[in-house]
Amino acid sequence: MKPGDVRIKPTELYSSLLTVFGPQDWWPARTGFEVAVGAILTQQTSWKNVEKAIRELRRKKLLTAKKLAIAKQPAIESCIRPAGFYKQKARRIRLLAQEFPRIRESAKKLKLPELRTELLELDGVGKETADSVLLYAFDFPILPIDAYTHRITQRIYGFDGDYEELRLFYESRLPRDPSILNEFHALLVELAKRNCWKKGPDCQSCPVMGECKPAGSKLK
DNA sequence: GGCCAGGTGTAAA
DNA sequence: TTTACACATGGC
Repeated sequence: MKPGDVRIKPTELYSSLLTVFGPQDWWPARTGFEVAVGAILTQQTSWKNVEKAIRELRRKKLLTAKKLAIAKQPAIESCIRPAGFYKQKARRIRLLAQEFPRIRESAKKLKLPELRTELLELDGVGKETADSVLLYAFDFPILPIDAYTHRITQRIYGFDGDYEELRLFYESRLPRDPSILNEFHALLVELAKRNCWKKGPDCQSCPVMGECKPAGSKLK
């Protein structure tokens, strides 16, 4: 099966998931800056542990770009320890906080590709993180591709590709509408969390089980 | 006790 | 261009 050889269309997948799961109301953050911090924290880390880190940053009144930009490294580290890689992430969050005012201004002036380039220049901001910030903090029409999306794509469409291949595959088949892409990504995560690639072929809860390949396909 | 989680940067093959 | 590895805690 090739990328063009689609079983259920992404638009139909979107509709089914929205019907079954309902709106996911993402990203769980209060400000654009919090989106960016969460995006760093969630790298290779479960959202449960990110929540603990966010809560602690908030409790210590550190969860603003202004405060984090001048906070002591150990103060940040002690808050975010549950999210893992805490020394690395503390340094990167501090740098992010220092750059965020400039990024916010760029978001008003620049077009998507240019702003994306700026984000990618930040330490610790790779494609997924950059695209999450673009979509969930600044409302640009772009779809972040995470590990879940790779697995679901493998499962439903029977193929996997690199980051840009998957992003273009979905973006070219969905409306160029940030609210749709926002919801779509969130719904994929919800599906992935409940999904059955771990449970085997008997999974009854997955709304698109009939579209899935049998378990055991090579995952990327 | 082992494996993995909404990745990224660096260095070597 | 691809692959390997470090980074680290917490849940199951």
